[in-house]
Amino acid sequence: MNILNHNKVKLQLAELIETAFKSSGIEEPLQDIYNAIGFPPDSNLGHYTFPCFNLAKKMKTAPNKIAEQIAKAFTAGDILATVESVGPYINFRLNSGFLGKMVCEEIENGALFTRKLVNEPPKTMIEYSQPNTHKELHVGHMRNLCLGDALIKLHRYCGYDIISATFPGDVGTHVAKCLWYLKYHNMQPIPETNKGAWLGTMYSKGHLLLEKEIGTEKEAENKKQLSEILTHLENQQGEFYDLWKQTKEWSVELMNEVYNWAGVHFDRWYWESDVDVPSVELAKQYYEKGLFVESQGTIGVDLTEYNLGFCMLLKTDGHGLYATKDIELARRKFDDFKIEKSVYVVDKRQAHHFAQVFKVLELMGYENAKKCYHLQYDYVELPDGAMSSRKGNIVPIMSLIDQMHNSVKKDYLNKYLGDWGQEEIDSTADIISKGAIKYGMIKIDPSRKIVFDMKEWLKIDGDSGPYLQYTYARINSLVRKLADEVTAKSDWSVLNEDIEKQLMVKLGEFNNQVVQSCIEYKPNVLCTYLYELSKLFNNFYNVLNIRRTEDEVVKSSRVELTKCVAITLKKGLELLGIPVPARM
RNA sequence: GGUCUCAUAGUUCAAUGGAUAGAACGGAAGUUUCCUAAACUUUAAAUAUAGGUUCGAUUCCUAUUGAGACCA
Repeated sequence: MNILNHNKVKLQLAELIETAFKSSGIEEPLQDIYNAIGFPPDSNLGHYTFPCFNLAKKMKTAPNKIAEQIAKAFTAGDILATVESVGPYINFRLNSGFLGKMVCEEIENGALFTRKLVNEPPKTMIEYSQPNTHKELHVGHMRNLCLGDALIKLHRYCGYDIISATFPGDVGTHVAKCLWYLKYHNMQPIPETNKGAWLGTMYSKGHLLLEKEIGTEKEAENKKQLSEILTHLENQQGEFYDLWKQTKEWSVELMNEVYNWAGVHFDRWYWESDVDVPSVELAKQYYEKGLFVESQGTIGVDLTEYNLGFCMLLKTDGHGLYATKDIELARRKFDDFKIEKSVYVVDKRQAHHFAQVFKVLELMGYENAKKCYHLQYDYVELPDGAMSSRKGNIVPIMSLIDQMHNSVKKDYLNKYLGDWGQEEIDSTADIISKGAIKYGMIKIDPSRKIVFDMKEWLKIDGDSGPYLQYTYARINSLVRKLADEVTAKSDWSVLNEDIEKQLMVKLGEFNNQVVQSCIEYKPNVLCTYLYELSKLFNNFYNVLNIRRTEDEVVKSSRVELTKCVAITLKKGLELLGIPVPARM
């Protein structure tokens, strides 16, 4: 897999530079030139820049000398407006006619968004969203969901054949604790709605009560009851197995509610209960083969020579662990879909776990082990520390969604009451909530933690999803209003204000940013780009009054440029899973 | 104890080894007879410390300090 030279503006510029070099007797590969082209720190210096440091090394000449000399070899023409050397840099300004043709036209006819960006992308599975049933979903799960969904969309845009998968945890001690409390201690009636969230509180209460009763005379009884529950679940029969099946559905309803809100879809649901028993069987087989060894009554693999410690796979009671299940699951993923790469979007606390799992797979002789990749993102915590369902200090996902929805209506949309229908107010609040929450989750580099503060989240200004949505909505209204006023045929070459050219250059960078977001697994890169694009547009909108533009051709062309910004914003937000409102 | 990650304005975040370290919020000062003020403009304010590699380091390496995570 490699990135193609898909940026036509840069490619043509690179060709011009190559020609200029040749005329000065310098042979430099086109690819190196293309890769070296960058942006000046200040747009006053130019649109693109070529630094001469590498060349200086080869030619053993000072870089500013080279820049000065080469700059003279260019002549202004259809493409280039000016070429200047500033110190060791050659700075280029491009003509708007060229930019319009290469960028804006392709945005309007859609060609820019269907270009081939990477060569032979591997068929990839991305696993994300691994919530536990019987616990409540919280804002930490939201980060995983938004990140994973954006990665799926970015990869598909870049031409990858992608399979999205989820791996919910529907077995284990947390389920037993939940059912235990539900059966033996709960006094509340089962609610009619929101059963999933309610079930989560049963788990928290169960866990806390069990902790509290450790060391008391009740401890032995509790252990006995929990053990009975686990036996029912394991044998797939009995009172608690039936209760498990019933309650699991409540959790799945909650998951689906969240997934519907987020607009995500999984091609494949892998349940932990599906791989539980087979994973134990697999471990036993490899124990018999001699690869897995016994240690203090447990069975596992000694990975100390790889600095990974001992990877336990079967406990003394013969039960498997997370690693056991992940080994079986990894195998299934490749078998089920013939994928060439397997990505796990899981928080970085699991780094050691996955390092062990991938190493064990490798030692098992599994070729595909090296095609597995753990995308480690940092988790979401509260201002006063980590969030955990065990402690019961979580911020539930639905609580964030509801509060955001109400806050958006109260602060911004209620002013339209009477003017807009209630339905549009609600649907717009929904769209803006998605913008605020998803953008907020994605705009931070995945490797950095997010400290979640509800008050801060509800303040939606500055670098935020709604800022981008507002920019889009305003363009939409503007274009609608000007539809009848614009009569002249547009012509890109009349757009000679610097801010207009800057916008065109920025638009032309769209695919570069998307590809970078995709291959580095950093959708925040695209967030930053879209934010910068919006800022640039708002500046343009403020400085040049489009409606009052006297020259009809310029006016018409400005409207077209404006449309290009809207199309690009919409497309970019779509890749982040964020919808746009018609007005707001 | 071992392994790993992180450290940038008051706060939250940016910055393919490259030009004068960018934003947002908060602070100060402005812009609505004008296309949506959820906007725009101006302004003060930062690379933890000490070395090293390099023509050039926020970025790479080493040590120190501080924060966090994982493993037993």
